[in-house]
Amino acid sequence: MKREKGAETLSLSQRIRADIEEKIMSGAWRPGDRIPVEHELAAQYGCARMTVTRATEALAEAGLIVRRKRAGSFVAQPRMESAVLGIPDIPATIAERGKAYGLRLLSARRRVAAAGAEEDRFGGSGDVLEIDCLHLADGIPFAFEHRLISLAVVPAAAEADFSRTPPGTWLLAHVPWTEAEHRIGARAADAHAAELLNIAKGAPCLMLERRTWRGDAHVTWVRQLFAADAFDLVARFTPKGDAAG
Amino acid sequence: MKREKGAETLSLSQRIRADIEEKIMSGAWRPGDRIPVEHELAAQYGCARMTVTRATEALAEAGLIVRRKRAGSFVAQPRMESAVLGIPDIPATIAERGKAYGLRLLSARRRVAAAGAEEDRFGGSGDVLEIDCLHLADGIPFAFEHRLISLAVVPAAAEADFSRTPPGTWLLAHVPWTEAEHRIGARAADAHAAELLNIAKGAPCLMLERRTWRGDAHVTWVRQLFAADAFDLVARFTPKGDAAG
DNA sequence: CTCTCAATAATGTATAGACAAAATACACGC
DNA sequence: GCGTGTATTTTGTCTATACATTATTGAGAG
Repeated sequence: MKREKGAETLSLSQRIRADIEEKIMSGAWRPGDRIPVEHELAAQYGCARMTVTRATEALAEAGLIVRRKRAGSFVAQPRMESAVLGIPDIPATIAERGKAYGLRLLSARRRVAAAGAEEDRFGGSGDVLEIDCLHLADGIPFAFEHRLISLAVVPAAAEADFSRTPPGTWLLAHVPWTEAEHRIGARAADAHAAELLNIAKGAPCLMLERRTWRGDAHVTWVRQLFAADAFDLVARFTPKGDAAG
Repeated sequence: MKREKGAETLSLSQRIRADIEEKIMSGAWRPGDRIPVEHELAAQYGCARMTVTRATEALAEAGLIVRRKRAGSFVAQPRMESAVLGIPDIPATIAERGKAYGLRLLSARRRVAAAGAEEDRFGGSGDVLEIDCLHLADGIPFAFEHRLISLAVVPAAAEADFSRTPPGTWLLAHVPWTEAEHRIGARAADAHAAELLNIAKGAPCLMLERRTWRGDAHVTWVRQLFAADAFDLVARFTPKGDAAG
């Protein structure tokens, strides 16, 4: 799961960059925190400020920190959405369209991850929370969501009230993630999904599956089903990998 | 369509970077070309080499150029795929799965862009090439593609042989792009598509629409339809926007 | 108490120079 | 001709310094 980014010998400025990145990713420095001023870091690493600046500049360009003159540099707020794929938080998406968001929690139960099942590859990490819910826009079914959350990785999820806050939103706010994988496809609605989404059985649906990791730990697995006419994913981007939702 | 990246006063290194970027994007410097060595650029701009280095470093990080010691810096080959969304070139995708790629050109005609039609927003840029083709994997229909190419932007497309090279592959190799937009959804196959893809009418399909720009000019618009069981898009990424297909 | 303006602390950018590292080019010996 | 090793060119990185820019802070005037 690790994205090995050239384990060769890093230059000093790259090492500084990696150190800061690690502090942010691990959660030691939280969004909004001020990071040490450049001359402090320079002293700490025994190098010139310019060397530190190259690290912070790169971090700023990568969107991990925000630098402000006179004020200092701060850990950036995590992007709510993966701009990369333009898949925002569902309540935010619905709100964006000027509709009222609604949530119907269908079921939530704690169980042991059954090794073997496709959806259960949580690395044998013990208990999972299994949640089914329905997202509504102006009262109309918008998406059906089936989710597993690893309680070993996110014990606090056991206490969360998912009848008010959808699990995706809760997780985004509570658990930093380091890596994710999307799978997007088209599927025919089965009887259960068709009934919930109020569409015909066999009607085309957009399926979105996402696995999310924090470091090596598998945080959550989710499958969302959208009626074909309810939703298209849109992503805008440049060859550089720059992206905007 | 412009992603305005701070039209404020650019710093010198940013201006150098923008100049080089413009040379590359406009095609004046082509992939593989060597760009002037840093001390030359420094002399040209009347600045220190370090200032040039910061520009070339940023360009290298953005993947626009490749820097090699002793050899110099070169315009990078355009990436075949948008790693961001993991949507590779279709022949490459099929080859990856160990299947034989096949192409069936259904139609290709030149016509005037009809202003108004949804798919024809080429900014009134005159003639377009309209292409329908079918991608095959081991002889089995894989994707149905409908595409428009602006001949004003890509005159060379008129001469290309799209019965041998699919238009997407040809374009990637010949036209640098600066921005793209994807729309991904699920659709029911209509009679025409169903027949071509050899699936039932009304069966779910994954629809992928892409518009591509070069600067402000609209290069191409394409819609691809995949049978639901033929293909899922997969994308892996990190919160930073880092991505791998 | 409030407004204004200057001092100040942080980033933003550039400089000139130095040495390291790598890959090409070239001269040399066989 | 053919390999081999050395010289050279170009990027890779860092330093120490300088001054610009900006937002905050704080002191002083009203």
